[in-house]
Amino acid sequence: MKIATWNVNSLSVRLPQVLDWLQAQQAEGGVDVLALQELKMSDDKFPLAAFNEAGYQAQWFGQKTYNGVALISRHAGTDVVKNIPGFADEMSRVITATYPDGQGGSLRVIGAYFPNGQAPDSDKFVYKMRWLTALHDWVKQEMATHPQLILTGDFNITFDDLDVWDPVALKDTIHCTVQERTHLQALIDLGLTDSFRLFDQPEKSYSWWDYRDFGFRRNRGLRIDHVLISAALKDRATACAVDKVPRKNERPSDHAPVVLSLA
DNA sequence: ATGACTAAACCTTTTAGA
Repeated sequence: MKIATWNVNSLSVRLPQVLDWLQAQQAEGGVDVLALQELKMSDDKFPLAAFNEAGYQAQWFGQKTYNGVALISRHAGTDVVKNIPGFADEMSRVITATYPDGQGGSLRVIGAYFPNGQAPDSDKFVYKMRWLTALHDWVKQEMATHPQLILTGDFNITFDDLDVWDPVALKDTIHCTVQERTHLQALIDLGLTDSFRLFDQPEKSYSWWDYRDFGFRRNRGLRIDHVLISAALKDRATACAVDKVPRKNERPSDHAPVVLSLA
């Protein structure tokens, strides 16, 4: 089965591309769960009918103009939770649901749009740090009851220099600071694995490229979209890859999908 | 160049993204 994440930067604009992409994946077995970020639409605008017609179920948590997340799936998600319980937040950033794991068990999927943080000296960075602490507690709680768990989405954090097109110029800038990476490591320390690095990857693999200055053509990007898996899923992982094809579309999102394959 | 490009809204200008 396949689990994917994609920051679409407006689902209104990108809906045809998402449907096309899901259709294209059918040739290789199809995507079971697709986590979307930056819907940029209120709940009443969510295009449920279009996904249903394509054969998919959906759970969503929208917000006008900014943020917004969804889980698109073959089977209906259950035990849906929106945002982080106990953490008051104006923004719609997290959606969690349970799915069949294809082997008679269940798979808990947390789809998240991590705060950008803007700059290390900004109020938004302070919020990012608070949000990361709250997320850590939520993931820890969920892992206690769901051995097969996936934390995926737009993390807005790079792991290390390998994830950065110019690590010297971008040292200590947003997405690359020690503080952000310490929080990311804390999530790993809960018992999660960066599935992407379980496999050989092309050099300079990224999941986001700036729209400006031919960022994609020059491969000036960052790897900030991740699929983290719990220990119970590690042996089932057979591949993880960035799919750069949709980034070559006309009017693309600035992010590309990342796809995890499980046996 | 606190720029470049894209999207949304309070829309010919600002805010945010990363």
